[in-house]
Amino acid sequence: MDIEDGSAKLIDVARLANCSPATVSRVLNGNPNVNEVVRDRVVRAARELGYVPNGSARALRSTRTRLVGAIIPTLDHAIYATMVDGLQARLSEKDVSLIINTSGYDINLEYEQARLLVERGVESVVLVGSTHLPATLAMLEQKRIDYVYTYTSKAMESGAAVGFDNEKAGRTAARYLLDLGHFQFGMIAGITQDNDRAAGRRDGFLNELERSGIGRATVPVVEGAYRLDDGRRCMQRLMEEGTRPTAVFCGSDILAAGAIKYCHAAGIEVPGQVSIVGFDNLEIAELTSPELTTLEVPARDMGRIAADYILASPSQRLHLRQRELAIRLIVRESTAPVRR
Amino acid sequence: MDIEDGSAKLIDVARLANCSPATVSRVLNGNPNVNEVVRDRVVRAARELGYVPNGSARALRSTRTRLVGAIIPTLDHAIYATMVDGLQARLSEKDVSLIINTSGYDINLEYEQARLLVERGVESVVLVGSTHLPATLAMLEQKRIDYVYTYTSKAMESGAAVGFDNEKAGRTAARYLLDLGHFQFGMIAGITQDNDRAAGRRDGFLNELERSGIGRATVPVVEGAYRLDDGRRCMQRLMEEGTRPTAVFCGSDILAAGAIKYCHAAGIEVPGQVSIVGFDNLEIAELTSPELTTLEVPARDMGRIAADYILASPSQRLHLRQRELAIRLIVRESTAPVRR
DNA sequence: AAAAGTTGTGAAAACGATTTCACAAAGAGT
DNA sequence: ACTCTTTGTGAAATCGTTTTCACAACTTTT
Repeated sequence: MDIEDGSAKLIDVARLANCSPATVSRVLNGNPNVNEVVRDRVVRAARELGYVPNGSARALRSTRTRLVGAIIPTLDHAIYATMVDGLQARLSEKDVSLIINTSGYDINLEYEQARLLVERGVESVVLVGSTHLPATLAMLEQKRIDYVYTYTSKAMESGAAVGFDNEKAGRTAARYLLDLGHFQFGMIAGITQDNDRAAGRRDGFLNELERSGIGRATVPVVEGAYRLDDGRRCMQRLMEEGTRPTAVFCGSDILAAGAIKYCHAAGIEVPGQVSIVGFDNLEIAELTSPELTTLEVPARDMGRIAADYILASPSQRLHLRQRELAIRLIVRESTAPVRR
Repeated sequence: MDIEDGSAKLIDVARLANCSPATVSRVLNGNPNVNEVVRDRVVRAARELGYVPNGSARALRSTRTRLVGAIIPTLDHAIYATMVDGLQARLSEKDVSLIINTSGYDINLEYEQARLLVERGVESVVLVGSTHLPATLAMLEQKRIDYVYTYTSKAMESGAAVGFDNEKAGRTAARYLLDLGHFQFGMIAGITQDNDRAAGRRDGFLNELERSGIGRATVPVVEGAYRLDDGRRCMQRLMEEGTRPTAVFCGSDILAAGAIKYCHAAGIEVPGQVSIVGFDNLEIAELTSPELTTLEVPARDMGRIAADYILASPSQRLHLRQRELAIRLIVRESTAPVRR
């Protein structure tokens, strides 16, 4: 077999198959109006030459890149990595490629990433949450690139959303702890600046408590990044300042795991002296001791459903624009009725 | 401001800036030979029109796509997600985009993904491990796409490698346990088929034991996928069949965490009755109780260094072709001297 | 048996940038 | 003052596909 220097182009295939480039193109794109004999010659020629189409040329002419972009805060957190895994798997079934960018929770950086994605010609963009620079959305809309919010259920005027209601999830946590008889609460939230999800969970939690007569002022809320150490530190502040809560809701399993670790070190019993509820239901929720009661976020499903939306035809999309997924409470060992 | 319908093209910018397309192109690409006044007009015009270059056209003509591909087993495992996070962060500093694909540890699927990447025109590909279909490497070489192995330190004739020596890492684990006085061993390896890394760790472990007079036949090895449950099941087999080991080396922290969970459930003391060593030093290594002794894999660094290689000029690359990173043993609480 | 479709194919234009080449104007060297 | 560079610019070719249009060769309808 020859060593192909550069690489074979469509016209080389045409030459070898003794037909025109147009016909080769038709064969490659599954156009049915090609004689079987010719089609066979083309396929054979393409294989023999190890022909691989030039995606740039194809994209340029056809204005279809089969490229999708995703901008997520970080891949270092399983909740996002898993979503992307589901997204990618589904897209790749349809030969659509995924370009991924991380913004580190910074919406200005997100804008830059979006710009680059637009330049690359992505046909859709997957975003996390609903807090974005107006310029980002304006750019996408101007270029007719559709986008999907994830981890949130409220779509805006344009764009779609697949996720869940963070406020409702926060309320669920509060309701559960109230039902266990707790009345002294605390919360370790994620950083809420520019983060509608972290803010939504906090607000839902506080709102539900308020409905039961527990004023916001009496519920200490501390914020931490999604890291074990921050969970530890935040829990320490909660336990050392003011009245000790008997129930703490954490905006993430990581924070909750850190909180549990702090309790271990400080000799505070979980759930004996304090109940702890996490968020996400990551694999680590089974590794803490006690195992973590938490709210399950369907990360993989979100990715898959976002992919389905992206792959759907414009007419199908109407039905898919807003998908709210259920959040389940997973009760394990880190919560108990309040001790009297 | 006008609502631009489709979107402005380079020629529109040229028209508005009252110059030729060639000049606009020069400005956009930082060509220094452009009069300052003209450059300014062009920049202003581009901004006014919200001009974003068409990457496909640019790539087609210039043969530079600024696209890199990565094919990893899964994003659902932090050890890969973190590597990709590092890789992406570094690449994006230089406006290079990353297309990511998951193969699910299947080298045939990997080939398909690679083909798609080639079609997209990626300039480099990041691969995990050194076990690949010959056809995959042949295709990349034929298209002059360079590739980087990660999680392994042995580069082949062509391509580069940034990672560590899995065999040596396995030996390190063995040495450490031998030094604690253990003489009854077991191993929970990852699935070794088509996986040079899992196989390397196992072989290193067994080789080192053999050097100390402990024959391979006396060391039970069970394999499991990187899931908690598999760790549990594997540990059960190890503890119930034949002679009980007093020291078990696991090919991954996940497996080790599962093993510890099994011991808890079965009432086996760790490290009292059995010492357990993990691999990866994921965040979860701090969450098990007892905390896990493990070997630290520099996942993020691997991603970063792979990016550096890819971004380097051909001349610089010669120095970077083979980078072996150190693996550190992190001693925590899951290991202890053998009990007599 | 003529008109009206099908089917299969090729020639050539088009996609939107970059690059090559040519050339004018201005500056430098003698 | 006259060549020799240097600097700045535009016209046109080009990258490798897809798409449009035209058309020939058959079928089917009337």
